Amino acid sequence: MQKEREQPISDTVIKRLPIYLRYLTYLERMGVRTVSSYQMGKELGQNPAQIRKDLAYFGEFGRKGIGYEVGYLIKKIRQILHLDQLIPVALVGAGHLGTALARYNAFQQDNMRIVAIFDHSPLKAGRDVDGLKVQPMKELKSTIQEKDIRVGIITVPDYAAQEVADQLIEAGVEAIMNFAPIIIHTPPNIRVHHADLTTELHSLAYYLRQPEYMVN
Amino acid sequence: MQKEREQPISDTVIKRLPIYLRYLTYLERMGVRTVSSYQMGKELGQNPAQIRKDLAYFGEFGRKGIGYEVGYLIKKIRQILHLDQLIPVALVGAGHLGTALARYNAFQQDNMRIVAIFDHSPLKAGRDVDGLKVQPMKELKSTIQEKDIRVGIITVPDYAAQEVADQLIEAGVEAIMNFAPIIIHTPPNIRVHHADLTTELHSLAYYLRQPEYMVN
DNA sequence: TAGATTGTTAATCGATTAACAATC
DNA sequence: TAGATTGTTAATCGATTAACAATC
Repeated sequence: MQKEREQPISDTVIKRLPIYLRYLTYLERMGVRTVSSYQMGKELGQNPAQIRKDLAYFGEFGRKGIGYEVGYLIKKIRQILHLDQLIPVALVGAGHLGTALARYNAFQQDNMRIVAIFDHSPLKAGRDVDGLKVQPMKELKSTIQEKDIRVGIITVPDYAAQEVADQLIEAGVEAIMNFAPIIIHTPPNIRVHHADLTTELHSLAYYLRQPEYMVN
Repeated sequence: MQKEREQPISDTVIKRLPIYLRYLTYLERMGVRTVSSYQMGKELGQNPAQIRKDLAYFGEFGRKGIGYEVGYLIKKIRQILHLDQLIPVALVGAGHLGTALARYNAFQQDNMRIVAIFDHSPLKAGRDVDGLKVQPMKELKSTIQEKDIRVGIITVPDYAAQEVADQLIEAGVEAIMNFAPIIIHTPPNIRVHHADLTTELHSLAYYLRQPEYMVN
């Protein structure tokens, strides 16, 4: 399914694959059978050569003169990302953002699914979020092991995030998606992606045109 | 406040500034007066030379042999990012995620503040979200102009996102933070950041170790 | 066939890091 | 002073893009 990997494929490449996948899924829904790197690039704002190169790391998926067969490419990218199997996910922090993600999740029919929700607060434990009972933190380890959960999502406040990460790792997760506004530290074999809503918003401000009276 | 800019500063640099700012704010709260690029790099997982270089694009903020004065550097980065002035923000889409962001917003005491919330659905119009009345879409343009809103946040479903972006731009916003799982297209003078929760999560799956029986 | 489009190499571009003189 | 640490240049590394033979 993948070329023998002498050298690991860069994270920049991996992060683009789900974007391709999403567009391809849209095309499939529209009944489109075939797509060129040029068309994909135009829609996604990317250089066609880059798209071809990204895909070529994993095999020869296209046909010269024709392009890529949409259904086949979807299948291949799913395999590469391991999205061809169900991936059970735990969410920690049943606040507004956590709840939003859990509910959002229900509408997505991809293979990453939140199957357990935890919260520190006794007030929240037992509450139902989208068909899942919020569990107390003390059940975290046992549930993660029973349900074979390998990915954790952190939506707790910043001061609690590192401790939660430690617990998730101790329980056996291999990858963490962190929404808390803090950089968490983990052993090198654990993969962490930071989804930093506030810093993204703050960097936007830089690009605002200054009102006249502000410029000197 | 900024060097004469012959060439624009790269987006990679700009996106790191809010991360520095956040850590510095934390240090200030802890009562720390001075910090070195080495210490910042260690905490944020970055090369100290990179941090020094990033800051040096905008001026000489440090002192040789000493490091950076925390309070002063905070002030400078805020100026660079235009966070020294209040930036009014509009949010479109009062669903779970939008509501979460609006509420989150209230707890943050930075200078980007959501001052208007819009939703397409008549069912949601008039509802109170964290002290703000949800307004119907037909009031979008007038409110944005009255309140001098220059940044928009999109938290509507994918199929509605492009249309909402068009309306925001037509009303006069200069920058958009898009949470809808779709790439939106805008004129070159409009800045768009995509916060792609699902694709980030999907790329995580790639790094999961394969169970033995899956490997061939 | 002629036109289209891939996979891939080479060229370019940009970002990161090492190194060090300047200096607190 | 001696040690620490900046600002900055040069070296390195990695990512993007252009170009084109292969081929459907």
